[in-house]
Amino acid sequence: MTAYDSVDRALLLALGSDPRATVVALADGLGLSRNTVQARMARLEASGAFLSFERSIDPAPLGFPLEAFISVHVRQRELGEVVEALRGIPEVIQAHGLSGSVDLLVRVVCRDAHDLFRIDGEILAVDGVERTETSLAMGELIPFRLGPLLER
Amino acid sequence: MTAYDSVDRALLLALGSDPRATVVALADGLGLSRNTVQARMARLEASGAFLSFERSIDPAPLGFPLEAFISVHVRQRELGEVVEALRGIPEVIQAHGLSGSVDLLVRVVCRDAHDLFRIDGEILAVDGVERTETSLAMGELIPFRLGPLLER
DNA sequence: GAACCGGTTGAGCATGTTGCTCAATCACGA
DNA sequence: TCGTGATTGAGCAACATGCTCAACCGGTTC
Repeated sequence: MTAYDSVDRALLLALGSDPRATVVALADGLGLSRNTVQARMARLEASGAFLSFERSIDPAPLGFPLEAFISVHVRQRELGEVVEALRGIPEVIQAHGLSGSVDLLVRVVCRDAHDLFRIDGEILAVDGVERTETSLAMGELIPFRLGPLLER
Repeated sequence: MTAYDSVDRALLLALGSDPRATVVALADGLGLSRNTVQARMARLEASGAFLSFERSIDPAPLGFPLEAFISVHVRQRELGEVVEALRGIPEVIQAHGLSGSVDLLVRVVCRDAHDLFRIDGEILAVDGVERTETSLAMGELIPFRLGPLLER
């Protein structure tokens, strides 16, 4: 995956403020030709710059208003199996491997506190999991953003 | 923001596997009329179901191959000011308020380990921040997903 | 300097898509 | 039974797409 150049960044920034913009509109707004924008978009898409669209879908209206981060300590050797098991829990919407004292940072959504308790139990029951620490997310105080980096 | 019904979920699922699908193609694939899909999309968009498109852009090609989670302990009273200050750091791409012993979970991207050290320093220097704990992300072992929840 | 290269540009064209409107239909609960 | 809201199929003008082509520009290489 090659690095973005200034044209790519401008394009991504424009897409950020209007994801449904047509190629023509983008070309217009950026002062580029339609052909160029089309070629760039194709290249960005081919290079995998666009991650899954699910990232841009709000989970709350699905009936999961609560979100939590669960730090999971794992027997190192069994990390692979643990991740596979977590993949089987639908409420697990993301998991990062971490350096340091915590092994996995698992992001879950749930219906309510009771539901969270149940999910935490499911994770604890996974073979290879030693301990978990749950923190309820009280809100996304800084929503995911790339703008400031794209603008440099 | 009202809840998704089964048609919304099917639509979002279809969009997940092909975000650039045209309304016609979606209607075709779901066995709905074009009009219905168009109306649903408009409603979803109006209700804010689509979060910022930036969430679906890969930050790595921007020149920030490393990602880290920084747990930030804050003097409670000054949480608002701290968040405002963090907003001023471009490498901070997301921050959640947390219940429990940690106050903020800050997600940052950086160029290398040295860069991470610098950013951590910037966060520590913010008035109201008491302590930070940095964990380097070793990979997104379960990429963000809503599929399993949408399919239920 | 000459030849080459990738990226960009403007043009053109057939085909498909959008945004919009309308009347008809359907399922639902009041 | 009536009313309501969602859905449907149809139609239409305006527009966007995917594609191709020749031309051009700034580099690099020989």
